[in-house]
Amino acid sequence: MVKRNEQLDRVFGALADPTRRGILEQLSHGESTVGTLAAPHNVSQPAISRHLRVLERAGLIRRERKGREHHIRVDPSSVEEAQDWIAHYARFWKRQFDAVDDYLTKHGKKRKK
Amino acid sequence: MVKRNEQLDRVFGALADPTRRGILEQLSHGESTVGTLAAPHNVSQPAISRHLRVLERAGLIRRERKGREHHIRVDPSSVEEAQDWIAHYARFWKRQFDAVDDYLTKHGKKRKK
DNA sequence: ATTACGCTTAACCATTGGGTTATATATTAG
DNA sequence: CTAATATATAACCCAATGGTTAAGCGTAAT
Repeated sequence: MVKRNEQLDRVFGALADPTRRGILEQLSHGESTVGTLAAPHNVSQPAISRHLRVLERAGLIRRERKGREHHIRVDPSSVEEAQDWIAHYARFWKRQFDAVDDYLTKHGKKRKK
Repeated sequence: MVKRNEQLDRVFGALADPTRRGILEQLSHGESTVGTLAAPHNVSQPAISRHLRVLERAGLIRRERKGREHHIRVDPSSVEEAQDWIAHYARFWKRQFDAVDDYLTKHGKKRKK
């Protein structure tokens, strides 16, 4: 009954870090290289290199070697699964939530805004 | 330029763990108590207790003490921010991705799928 | 009053994660 | 050929994470 889904682990795990989210934001403007991606973050280049590896393992980015530079682009397919997971449950969560909210309203208890 | 958003860190971080996602799935069927939530997972009850604390800090659940039991329900508001973050960038990522895909198609290179 | 129950907290351990600097590898430039 | 550039890997450090067992605390049952 314990549903394992390592892909979700990796995608959500990747998104949990601000530097990595920053990189994904940069990539929304288009393909880029490691050095360019690294510039605005004030961590060392090796650190960025490892963030990229995490993103790559999560399937969030693709890398194409062109000479000595690596051209990085985003791959949105793997994020879809995460998006779907949230969307699926959000439906039930919201229903749940609204029901409680209604109950509190009717019974005049501390209605939350 | 490095955009900090600790709330997103916490929400995505919380979702990155299978046990915690499991708990959220259970809660989609309705409010529950700590013991009931713990049952299907084969980790100790204190472990669940800490997972709940993580979820609570991320704003994903609410807790109401009723005598000696804690009644837990999901709070979907904080997940919305995460959902919005993904949705916002997914728009650009997808455009990005489709452009590359088109390019590859036109130039007859290894078209993916 | 005593015991049982539901849950949290504390103390501990092993693993992972994110950072660093130093070194390695491959490619381009001179 | 040599030097510079782009990036990755190695070795290390420290803090955070996820698990455990043992103890604590408030509430309910007897």
